Amino acid sequence: MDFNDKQKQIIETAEQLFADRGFEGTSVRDIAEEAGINVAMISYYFGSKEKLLEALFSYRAGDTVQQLEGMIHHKVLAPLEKINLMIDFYINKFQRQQCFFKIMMREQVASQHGVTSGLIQHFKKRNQQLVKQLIQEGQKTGEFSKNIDVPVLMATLIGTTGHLMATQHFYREINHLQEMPDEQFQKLIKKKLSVHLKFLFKAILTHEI
Amino acid sequence: MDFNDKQKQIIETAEQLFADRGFEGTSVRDIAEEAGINVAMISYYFGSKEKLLEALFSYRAGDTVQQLEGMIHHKVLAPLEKINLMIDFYINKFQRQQCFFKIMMREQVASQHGVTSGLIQHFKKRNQQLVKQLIQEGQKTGEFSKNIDVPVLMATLIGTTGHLMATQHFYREINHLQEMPDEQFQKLIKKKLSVHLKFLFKAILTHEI
Amino acid sequence: MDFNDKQKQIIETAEQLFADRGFEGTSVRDIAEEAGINVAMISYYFGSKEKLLEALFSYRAGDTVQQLEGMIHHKVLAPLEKINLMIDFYINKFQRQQCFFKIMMREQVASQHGVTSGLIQHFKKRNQQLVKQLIQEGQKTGEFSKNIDVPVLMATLIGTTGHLMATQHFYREINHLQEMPDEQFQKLIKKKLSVHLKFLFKAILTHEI
Amino acid sequence: MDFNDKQKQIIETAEQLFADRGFEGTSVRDIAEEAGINVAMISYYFGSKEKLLEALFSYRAGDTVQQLEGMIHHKVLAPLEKINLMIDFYINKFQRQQCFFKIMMREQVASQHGVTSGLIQHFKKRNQQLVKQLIQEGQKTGEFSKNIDVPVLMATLIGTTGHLMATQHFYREINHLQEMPDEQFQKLIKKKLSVHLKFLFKAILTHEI
DNA sequence: AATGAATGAGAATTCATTCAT
DNA sequence: TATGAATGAATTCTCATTCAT
Repeated sequence: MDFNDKQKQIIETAEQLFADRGFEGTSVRDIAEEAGINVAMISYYFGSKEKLLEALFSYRAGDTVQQLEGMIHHKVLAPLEKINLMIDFYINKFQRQQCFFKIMMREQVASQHGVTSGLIQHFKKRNQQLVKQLIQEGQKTGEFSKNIDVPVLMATLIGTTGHLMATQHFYREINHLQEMPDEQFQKLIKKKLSVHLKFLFKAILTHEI
Repeated sequence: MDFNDKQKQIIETAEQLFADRGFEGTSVRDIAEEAGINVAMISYYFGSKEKLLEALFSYRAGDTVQQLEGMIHHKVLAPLEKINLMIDFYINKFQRQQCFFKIMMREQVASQHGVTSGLIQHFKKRNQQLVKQLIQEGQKTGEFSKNIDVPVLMATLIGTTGHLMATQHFYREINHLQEMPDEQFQKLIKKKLSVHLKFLFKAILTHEI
Repeated sequence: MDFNDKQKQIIETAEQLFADRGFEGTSVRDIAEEAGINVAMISYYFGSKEKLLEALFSYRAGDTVQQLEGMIHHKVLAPLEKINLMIDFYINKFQRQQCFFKIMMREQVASQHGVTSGLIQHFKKRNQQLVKQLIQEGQKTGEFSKNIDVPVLMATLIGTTGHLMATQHFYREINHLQEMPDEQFQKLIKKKLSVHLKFLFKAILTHEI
Repeated sequence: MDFNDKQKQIIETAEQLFADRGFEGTSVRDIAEEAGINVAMISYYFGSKEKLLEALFSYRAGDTVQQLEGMIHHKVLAPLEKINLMIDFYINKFQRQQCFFKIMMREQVASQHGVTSGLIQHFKKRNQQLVKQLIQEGQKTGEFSKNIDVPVLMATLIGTTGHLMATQHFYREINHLQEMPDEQFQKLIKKKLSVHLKFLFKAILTHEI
């Protein structure tokens, strides 16, 4: 999908507000005001508030899985190294697109009737497919154990990352890091998550315990 | 807090709708209709929609931590066994109160200005305190490794459980379990999570890898 | 259908405005203002603007045909006298409910997709059925000619009455009757139409020409 | 008034939509879309939506009366034959310009404040004048009765024709003619009306009853 | 001459809450 | 204690029109 500059501006403003207040908790007036545009422009460019959300999804989630696929398939790496690559890819995505992932987390919790549930479903399926392949590679070489439950594994990656990101203010507080510059804090949290999740994945996949 | 039967009925109806459609996505009319009561009763009993949400939180989250504390302190168990007890306690809570936890997950993602964020914050702090104590016990006896990051650990427990619970329809679909009776499916998912998380916690806490 | 006083007040206000400005040309704000009530009351009582129009139709057109049937069947009259009774009944209805019939005339012209077209259709069918019976009575006794086209006949009655009523301001002007009190003018126009249409009907039905 | 091709195209598209949905029920966007032109062109060419309606009236109603006058005055015919000519002229006009006459019927019902009411008024006056002359001719020769109410007579012609045309779908249905090709149906209805109205006019004008 | 972008005003409707009883 | 009626504010969206090009 191609969006012009004004559309991008609206989408990005909406993203921040949706992340902060939820889709229903954000009015088109709020978005228009924040973006410094006329309310009618949202209908003009996207048709409706719902279609703006869809546009946001296609803007953000567009090629995430493709990127991941490209990254993993075109490198010559041991299976576990590919898994680690994927872990870092996810953490990075999550961190760079925190607003979008907050929205996704919320939408995921909601009932399955919304406009986004189909998109998320599709996205998740392709992603699980890819991870399954990676794991099967490792199982063929004997490096990985049998009986790996991919959805549970991915729930660990996404659930842990999402939860820590979403509650990072709490993490700061409990560790008395309120004064740390955000850039530094993001690096810290990324490192923490990376080490933690790679350790967990290795434990599960290789069962060396 | 004491709630009479009508209040409980309202709270429980609201809980289901909030879980399904979000707080902002649910109108007091929806709640009143679903609960078979008059719209005015919600303002009458709780003052406002926001205060109904607060009431829901105090109704559900009231003594969770106390229950956990009681359960753990009054048993003579090895540190890891206590940790395992806590893991199962959480999974059980989550599973029995899926609606409430869906709401909490959403609210947690939101900005820190809502009425619930204070309550959640408080709840989380007490809980992390408790886990910290449990871990320190294990560290004293030498069973647990040093340098355990409690918030990251808890993010793993809560994030993974929450994510899997929230996306259970997807888990059913990907494993072709759409026809399985819900009771059986809940048992299955609980067992899966229990084994998975206990394994992860042991790996992290004992570092035997 | 039962309507309370407030509902009747809204319906009657809406009727006048719809007659004057058309359905689409009248806003719920206009109605609310004119009726001296809050805008939200219209949604509250009727659900929507469209349903208000439906309510108006069931309020006005409810038992028109029934009244006519009762009136005609329970009298012992010659066929032509029954026809004359019907003509006067229509003229009277039209005159007493000018606003409503203006709305009906407009809706009748519109495409057949609106909410009212079904109601009008139904109303027209029952009515034509009744007239057909009356005419067949006259045909059995030999008083009326064969080959009477009922829809064309009714188009003459309704079309002529409707047109003259709708353009009565023009009739006043062309006959220099602008100063005549409305009551008197209505009587005049009613008499004119009555004589005119009875003459036409007699001519067509008895073919004495 | 002179209209270029594009203007004519817009006018004719607007005519169809106004006839179907009413003036207020049609948006300039609808017209633009249907006509395959830019929304701004309507304002550009006509100034406003209202002025487009005025343009439509001057486009259609322009020389109708002149045509009728020319037709009647330049023929040497008996008064009743001239009347019959006029009846057919009207039926033909109505049938060939159904959309336009639907609009006129609606506008005629409306309050006398619209942009079109003046135009319609003017048109009607000239027309009644002409008919009056025709009738006076007949009265002078003794062929026509005295005391003919011209507006009532014209209401019969216009009201009956308009009503039958506007409800032709109903006429088809009641006579089980849904499958008849439109061309054939239009001929049928024209013939029916012609015979019917000529009979009625003769009856009234010559009073041979 | 023609148009895509933009807009303020107004549309219908829903909202949480209050009021009178 | 409980509620049907009522309402002002806010919701999303559409409207006819204008502007810059």
